[in-house]
Amino acid sequence: MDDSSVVGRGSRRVGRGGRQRDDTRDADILDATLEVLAEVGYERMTMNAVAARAHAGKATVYRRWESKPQLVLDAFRHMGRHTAKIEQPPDTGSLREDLRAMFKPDSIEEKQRKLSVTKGLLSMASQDLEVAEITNAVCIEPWATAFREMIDRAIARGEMADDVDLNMLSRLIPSLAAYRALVEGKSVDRPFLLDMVDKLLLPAAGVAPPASD
Amino acid sequence: MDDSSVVGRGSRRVGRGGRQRDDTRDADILDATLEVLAEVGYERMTMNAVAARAHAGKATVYRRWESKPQLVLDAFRHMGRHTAKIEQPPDTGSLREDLRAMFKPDSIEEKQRKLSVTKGLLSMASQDLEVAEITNAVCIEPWATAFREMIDRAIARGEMADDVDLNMLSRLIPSLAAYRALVEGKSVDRPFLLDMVDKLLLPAAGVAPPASD
Amino acid sequence: MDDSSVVGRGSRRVGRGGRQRDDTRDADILDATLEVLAEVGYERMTMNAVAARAHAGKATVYRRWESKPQLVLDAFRHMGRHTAKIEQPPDTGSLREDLRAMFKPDSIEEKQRKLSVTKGLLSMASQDLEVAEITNAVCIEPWATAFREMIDRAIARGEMADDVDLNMLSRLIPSLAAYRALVEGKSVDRPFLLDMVDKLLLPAAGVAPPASD
Amino acid sequence: MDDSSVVGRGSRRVGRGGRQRDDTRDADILDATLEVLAEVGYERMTMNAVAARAHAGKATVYRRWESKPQLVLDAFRHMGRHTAKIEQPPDTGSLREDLRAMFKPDSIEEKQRKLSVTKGLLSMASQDLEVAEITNAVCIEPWATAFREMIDRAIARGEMADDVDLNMLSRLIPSLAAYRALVEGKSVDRPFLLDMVDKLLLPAAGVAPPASD
DNA sequence: GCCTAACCGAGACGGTACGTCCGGTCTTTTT
DNA sequence: AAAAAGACCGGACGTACCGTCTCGGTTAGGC
Repeated sequence: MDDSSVVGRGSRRVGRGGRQRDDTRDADILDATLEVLAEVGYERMTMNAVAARAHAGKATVYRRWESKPQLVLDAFRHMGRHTAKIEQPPDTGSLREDLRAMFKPDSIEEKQRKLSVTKGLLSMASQDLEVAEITNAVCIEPWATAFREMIDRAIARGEMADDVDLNMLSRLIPSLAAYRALVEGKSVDRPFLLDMVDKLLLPAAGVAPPASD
Repeated sequence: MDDSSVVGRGSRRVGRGGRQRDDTRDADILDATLEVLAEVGYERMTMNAVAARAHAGKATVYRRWESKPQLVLDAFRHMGRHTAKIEQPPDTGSLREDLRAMFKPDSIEEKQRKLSVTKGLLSMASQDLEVAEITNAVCIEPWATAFREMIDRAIARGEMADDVDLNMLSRLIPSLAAYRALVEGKSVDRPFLLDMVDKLLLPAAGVAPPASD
Repeated sequence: MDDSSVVGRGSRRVGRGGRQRDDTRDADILDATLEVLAEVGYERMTMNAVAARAHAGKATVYRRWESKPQLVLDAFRHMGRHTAKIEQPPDTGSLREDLRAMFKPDSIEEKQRKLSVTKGLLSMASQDLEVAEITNAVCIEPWATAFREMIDRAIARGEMADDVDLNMLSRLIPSLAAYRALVEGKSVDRPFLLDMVDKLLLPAAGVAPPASD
Repeated sequence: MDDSSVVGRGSRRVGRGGRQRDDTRDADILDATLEVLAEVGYERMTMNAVAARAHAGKATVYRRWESKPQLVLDAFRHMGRHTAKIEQPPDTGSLREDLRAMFKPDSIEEKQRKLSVTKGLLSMASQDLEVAEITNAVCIEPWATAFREMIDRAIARGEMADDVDLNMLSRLIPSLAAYRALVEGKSVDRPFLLDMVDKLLLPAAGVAPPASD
């Protein structure tokens, strides 16, 4: 996700004169947004509170973001930048073990935190197509990318056939996890994830499950 | 879903005198709510607009629902009452044909309409546990129930093993469809649905796909 | 000045239904305006402060007045309604004694209070033609009217010629008093007023001053 | 009016090094102030607009004047420097002719321009004693001084008695003219001015009007 | 001729008031 | 007493302005 896809951001001036926009204010404001958002939720979050928390004037906020939803959107994207890059899918030599390694307790914890953010994302602007892209890019696609890589390796090893639908397969677990967390309101814990691996993903991939679990 | 579980509804008067509450206004207001909701989304939907659309006064609305979220909630529940009961899963003697029959074009069209409303629901579901339940009950469970019944019949016919996770299997397609529609923003069309059947559901269920498609 | 000449007032609704506008709020808001105005001046008076002082919402204020200047304008007019009608020019049988009777200490005190209001009036919108009319109607014209009546009686008594310019003569003292108060910043006290009578008004009217003062 | 009495002016630097302040910018900024002031009035005049009109930066303005009111104040004073010295009261040998000579059409035109600015001044004068002094010095006293000189000469010629109140008499016409222009909103034209001469000033001065006009 | 410091235009900055809009309550008239 | 209509209070939104500060660039001295 490069900056060219960023939406809702006020564009920089083109003229040369004048004081330069202080880019460090961006992060301050986005952090303040996330703080206030976490404390009172989207509806009760006010732009005044965000500006005050960031020791900024409202004009400084509105010079960079056109509206409240766009600020919040960018705040989520900002959080994504912190956490999106740490995924390094494990490579154990077996698809099943790769998957199980991905669902080690500490790793799950972080994913759950990200999912709780997704709730905030969805709460603001389902009407807005943009929010869907952000949700996807920040919260779902990193998972899918990791799964895709593990499946690719499994195919290369001859562990499974190569005629599978990679897009569908790699999004299987993220989709079911999102459904469980957001709609069913249940937690996405390790047993659930491992169940999906053995009962859905591996069968659909044509990989025989181990004799005994 | 009986009325005793309804939340946010103002209770009827106990006294005997005076004009009786006109119960036909409920449906008008709920319909108006759904209309406005579909047009502008939850955030930009105003109670004034709903009341005006229903040719009702705001007091009439607030006499029946305590707040905006509760009105919207009940509107979704109202929609569910219209559409939740019409699913009669087809019975063709084969799981694959049952599923393909379910995804006939006219049936899909109606499901997509429902999905567009689900977007509005989801924007609230993430904040409110109860809304999540409603979303599930209205938009997802009817599908899941139909799938469950078809899978049950397939098991009874000996078409597939009985050691599958029914909960997981029956929610596979609704979850992926919701993900595709809400997060990816793509349409849930017939090819996609049939792909899910052949590439995910049937393999995961242990049913061999047909030799040729 | 009847209400038809009132400017800047939001007009009443025409439809029949709905809650009636509470006319008692007008006076509350205007009184609050005058209070805040007296405490901090026009520039530092805020609409929020006025609304809070009147225990009103901002919408209630803006439903009745379009803007801050128009509210302040009407507040001055409101004050005028309280004080404009008490002028009953004295009738002693002599123009000079009439004038001296008008400038009894207690009467002067009230006029000075009104002049201090005129300062506020002028401070807001000299650009606005409307404010000039209000200033004139509330603060100046009542004097001029009284003088005009006294001069009329003097002419009727044969005390002076009838070929004078009444408009000019009746505004002589108000003009000089306003100049002294607003531009010179000096107080309009009894000696100054009596000086104007004997040294300007009576000579210009062609009435001989008394032999000794 | 020397510079020592100037208020609100930022003082020059004391250090020796560095670029010298460009004094020609002062006049540009003051002229721009007067232009904007004349177009939109004090309230709607913005410092940005003034700076832009003068092709100056806001810092350049604020380096020289502490605040908006002080800039406007100095702008009026600036205008006074242009026009205050050109009054050379005519000397015809008769008070009446002196006065009529003063009100030649071209002279009146310039006075009316000054009056239109006086409106802006008055809107501040009422709040600030110092502005009142400036208003007086710039807009009123030049007239009064000229009248005083003409009356002095008339007394010296024996044309009128010497027991008049010079202060009052010399400010008679400026006061009434200001009242007419600012409060009544009428134009101060030649007939009005000549009327004041014949019907107020000359009678009050004890000078007999000419037999026929 | 070069260095330094203050100047310049331009405009971002913090703060605050403006006028609009909305949620939820209350009042008036009509049914 | 419920209905439609809409005024009411409170408060958030997004805009505009004031006075300050910062930016890159220019223009005086002093060496």
